[in-house]
Amino acid sequence: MARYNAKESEKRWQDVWSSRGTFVASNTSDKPKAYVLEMFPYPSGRIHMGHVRNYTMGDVLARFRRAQGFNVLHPMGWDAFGLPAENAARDSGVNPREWTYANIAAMRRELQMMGLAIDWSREFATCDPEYYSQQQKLFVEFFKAGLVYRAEADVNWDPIDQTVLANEQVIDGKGWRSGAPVERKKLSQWFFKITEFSDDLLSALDQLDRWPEKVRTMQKNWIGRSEGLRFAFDLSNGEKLDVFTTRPDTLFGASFVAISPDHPLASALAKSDLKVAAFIEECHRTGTSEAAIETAEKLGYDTGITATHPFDPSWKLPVMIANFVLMGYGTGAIFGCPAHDQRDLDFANKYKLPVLPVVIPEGEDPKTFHVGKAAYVGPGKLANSRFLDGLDVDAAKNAAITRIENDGRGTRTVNYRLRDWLVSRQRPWGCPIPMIRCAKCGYVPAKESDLPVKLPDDLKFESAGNPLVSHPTWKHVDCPQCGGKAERETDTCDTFVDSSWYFARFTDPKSEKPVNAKAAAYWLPVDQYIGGIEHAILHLLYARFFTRGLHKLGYTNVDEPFTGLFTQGMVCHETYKGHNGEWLTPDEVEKRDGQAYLKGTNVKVTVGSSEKMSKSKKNVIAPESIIDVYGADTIRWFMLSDTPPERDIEWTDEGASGCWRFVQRIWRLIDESGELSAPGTKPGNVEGASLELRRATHKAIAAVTNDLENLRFNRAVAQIYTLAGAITDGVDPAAKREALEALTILCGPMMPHLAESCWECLGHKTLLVDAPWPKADPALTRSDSVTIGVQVNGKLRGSLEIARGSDNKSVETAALTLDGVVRALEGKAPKRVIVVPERIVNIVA
RNA sequence: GCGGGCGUGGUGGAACUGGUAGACGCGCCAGACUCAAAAUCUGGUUCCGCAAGGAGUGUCGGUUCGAUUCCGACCGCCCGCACCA
Repeated sequence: MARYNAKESEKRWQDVWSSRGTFVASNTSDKPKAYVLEMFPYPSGRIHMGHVRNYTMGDVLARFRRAQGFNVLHPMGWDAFGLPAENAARDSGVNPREWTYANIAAMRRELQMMGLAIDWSREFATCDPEYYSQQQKLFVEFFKAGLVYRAEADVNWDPIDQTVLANEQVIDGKGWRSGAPVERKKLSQWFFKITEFSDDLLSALDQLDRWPEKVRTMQKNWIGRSEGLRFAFDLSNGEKLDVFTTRPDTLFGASFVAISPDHPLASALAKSDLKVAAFIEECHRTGTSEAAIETAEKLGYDTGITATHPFDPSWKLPVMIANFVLMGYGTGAIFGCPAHDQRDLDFANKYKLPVLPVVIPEGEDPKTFHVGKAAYVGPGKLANSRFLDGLDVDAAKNAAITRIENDGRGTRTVNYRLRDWLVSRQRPWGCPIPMIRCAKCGYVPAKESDLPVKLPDDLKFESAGNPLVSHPTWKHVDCPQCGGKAERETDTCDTFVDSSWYFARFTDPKSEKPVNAKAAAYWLPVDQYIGGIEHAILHLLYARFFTRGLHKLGYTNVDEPFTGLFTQGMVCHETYKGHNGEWLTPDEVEKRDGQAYLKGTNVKVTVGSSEKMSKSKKNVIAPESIIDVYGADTIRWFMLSDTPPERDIEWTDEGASGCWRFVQRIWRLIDESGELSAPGTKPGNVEGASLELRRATHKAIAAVTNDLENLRFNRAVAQIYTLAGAITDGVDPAAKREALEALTILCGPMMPHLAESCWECLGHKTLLVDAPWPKADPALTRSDSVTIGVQVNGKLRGSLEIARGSDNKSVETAALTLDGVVRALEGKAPKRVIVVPERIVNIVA
């Protein structure tokens, strides 16, 4: 008997799979297809436990589908553009390209050590010119299709990363990477017209029934659809002012009109009026963080301009500049109805504006109904509203809109919160935007024959700003249209563009076209996508947009990239602090007698809460260190055990050694299995312990299959433990073989190397990865008899072993004679006996 | 504030459409093997109680023959969004 040598075995099987091309996917097959994808990593240089968890889950599914007879696509690539490479270049003088490819090589090696069933022949990095040149083609095609435009806009500027950011990349007013408060700047930038699909991106969410509800809700809120009315006020200065409202029913309760401090009208007034300029300045100082908004006072400035009420030419409303009106939503201007909107009410109370209720809740008298500090936003009947009087809210909305439309003042509108996606980045390590600016022709796309617009190799990072701008030759080109002197766009694409279509490229990564429509038609959509919840909006929304763009251009026939989405939890670990409050790494700490000490000393260490593994808290465990000691199967098993995959998992040494012990236990079970039948023999009719084992085997097959189908890895693991525990000596050799083979196959997706070794040990000449998934025999997954509980008044008083299909009367009779039942009844006659067949008996006394 | 989720032993967590709460793992305890240790194996492990029995899934209430599961209120924790007109 020999211990299982994970190191040797894992290397050996990885070599076998690789040399046979086991996981190379074919684009033509009679089998049903399964596209399993995990979010591809940024090549930081080392894999972390989060990657291990993510890729293990995807791998289990890919291997499971393969065994089930699917043609599986399970590729891997690298999200390889981005700032860390530039930072490395600036700090250590390395070339960002070389730095990135060295990291990729290191991480590829680590991923391969995990034994992932990946088709490495399809691997690419987004910084490969072969990839980004295709992206440039797409950019030009999107441009020609009207999905890309350049516009001047108020944009978010990250002062640390020295670039603009998309709205989605600003979290609590701060840059998503740098954490620096973003500044507003007016700049001319490139946009993707994601709003072209606002309505579709929203309504299609309902069909994504294999997405987490949470992600769908977040996207719904981000897109933010609201129905209402857009109309124009006539202003006393002769201009018109557009406003958007969802409450046109409350127009007769209006007491002011307010515009955003960033509204063009406010800017225009500021030019000639210092007080307006000072007020706008003051609004900008308040900040946009959530805390600032929470406590911010409503600020207003009366412009002296008045607006004419749309239903009454003699009614004039003051036009105010108000800090709570956002330029980024609707038209940046509103009418204020204090009685029925809390913000308007707070504002009106501060500036002594009238508060006139026009929606009266049921049971209240319009003459006496009063709105104090809380605006009334509920249902009711209209009052004080002339032609709307007596209508309920919805009818009044319609009536008001109809009147406005008939007067030609406005239209019924659906307004979205979603803005177009700003994709220009003032960074050099990204996909160059393939546009050329000519003084005569304006912006002209680079010719397809001139693609790729390659990045120069000699980028200099010493000085601030974008090195593509300061590069001596790179940007100087001739205009593709007139041939005159022109300049390249020096901005690059947001790296989220790179990840918005990579899944489509995987279907044929060598294609001359961005996407091979035939390959995409075969493989897309991705059947199961797995990754972190942090991409709930950003990446997943952009990918949904891009897929619609690809559809529009004829590259695919689907709109949704991912039919199944799973968001896995994070990997956590205890934190440790020394006596000076400094963070300590797990290797600096040892535990004795339930107490933590600084390793090799008696200095006590404070054990803190379990947190997401991070460099800053030093609670990181390097996956490779675990693979070195225990092997890949152990770390994979750990990631799948105990904790449901969507929740955060805590890494513990005890858990890891427990997994390792189980690896050894399985190996011993097989290696020391004693007498077995020859491979391929089926068990005959057996009984007693052998039959029990067969039942346990088939129950496990059924349960594990169902659990893997539903990504309930932790339950599948528990089922496998149960089966392992049920395997005993002294049974029929064929029944035992059946159990051991099932155990091996069921372990296969999760611990593929161990399973392959076991399969070999069981005498098979073929590979386990080529073995089909077993089918549970329904006759064996149910026992002939069941043990049911017997309750008296809902309290358990005994149990009864009955044959399946026993009639209720005999079950009742048997139940009434149980000792515990007789005692509990104390001689009283039962009032009622409820028998739920094969489940429970409850006696009501 | 709005939206979503969660609360079960020492611990991670099981429990199908309401039907014997605590599967399985970790930890712990005891025993076997061993000169000893490691490894392994066997048994035990919700709490109170010697036992019979009692209590028990955040709290309080409801529906039900029966509630971790359904309903209401409350408490606590987590996540997302946030002056969205």
